[in-house]
Amino acid sequence: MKTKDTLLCEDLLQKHGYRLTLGRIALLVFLKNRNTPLSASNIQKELQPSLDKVTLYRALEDFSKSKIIAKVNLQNATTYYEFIHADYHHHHLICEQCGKLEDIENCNQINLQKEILKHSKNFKVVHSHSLEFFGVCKECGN
Amino acid sequence: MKTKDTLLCEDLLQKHGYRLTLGRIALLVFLKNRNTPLSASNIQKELQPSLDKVTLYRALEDFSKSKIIAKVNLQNATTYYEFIHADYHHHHLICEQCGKLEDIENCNQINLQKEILKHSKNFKVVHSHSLEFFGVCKECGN
DNA sequence: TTACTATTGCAATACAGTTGCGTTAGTTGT
DNA sequence: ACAACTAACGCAACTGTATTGCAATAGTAA
Repeated sequence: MKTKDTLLCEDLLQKHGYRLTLGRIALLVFLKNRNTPLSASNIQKELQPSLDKVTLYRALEDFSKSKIIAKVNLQNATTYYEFIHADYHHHHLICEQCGKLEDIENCNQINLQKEILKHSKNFKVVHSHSLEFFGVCKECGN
Repeated sequence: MKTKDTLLCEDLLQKHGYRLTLGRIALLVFLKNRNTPLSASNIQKELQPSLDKVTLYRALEDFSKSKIIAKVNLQNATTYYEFIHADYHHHHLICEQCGKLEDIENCNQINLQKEILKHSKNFKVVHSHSLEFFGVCKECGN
């Protein structure tokens, strides 16, 4: 019996023209459930069935181009990946000291992107944006 | 005879407690003049006198912690570094196809960060933020 | 069932960034 | 001007992230 999440992810994959392979379904369900930015190596360690590093990177790149997942940068050398919930646009607040991460729901996405486009001379479309805040959390800042 | 830029950069370095070494002065003047996000390898190729890779990374990390320069992420595996002009807070608009980069002056930095803090349960301070927009430029989008 | 090709896994490689350590060269005090 | 202190430097070696080429595997559609 397939879970609701599995069905939803399969649907998402199909809509974007991907094949329903065990690996990609498991990856997407995993990202959806964890619901936080994860690095490729995080994912590789925890994901079952385990995927080869290369397979994983290729899937992440594909999904990211299809805007099924987002790339998140936390000012270090690693890219993190996060499932995109259509109804939950948010940003991140990262503690410079302990790395704690909090979601922030705030910006009016569409207006912000429209506004940006108005100010631009050379651009035709804005598809997405990435906004992260860096500071100190209450535990660290005492 | 020292240029105005050199004097300004030397002053900046001293204010932050750094020694006035040839390498660090040259690096900072270079970043100030280029005034666009550059990768460590970009910099290493173009900078005179040339710096060892390690020396370069250490200086970039130091300057970045002192908020003399900013780390910029363009959704790839590389970190870019950009001089921070105190009076010119801006963001970037990046073409997904050709990589063209445009500066966008828009956000009210202080208000945006204050606003974010209001919405947060766990954070005490917000020091900085990073905001990039991704889309298609006029040349590519036809 | 067959043909087509997206997806996978392995091996090798490229590239970004880091660590340890002995040396060099700014800076400060005399 | 000189000595003492230590930030900054350069080299070698290394770690970790991400990519490429290619042959094998497994969804999908006819």
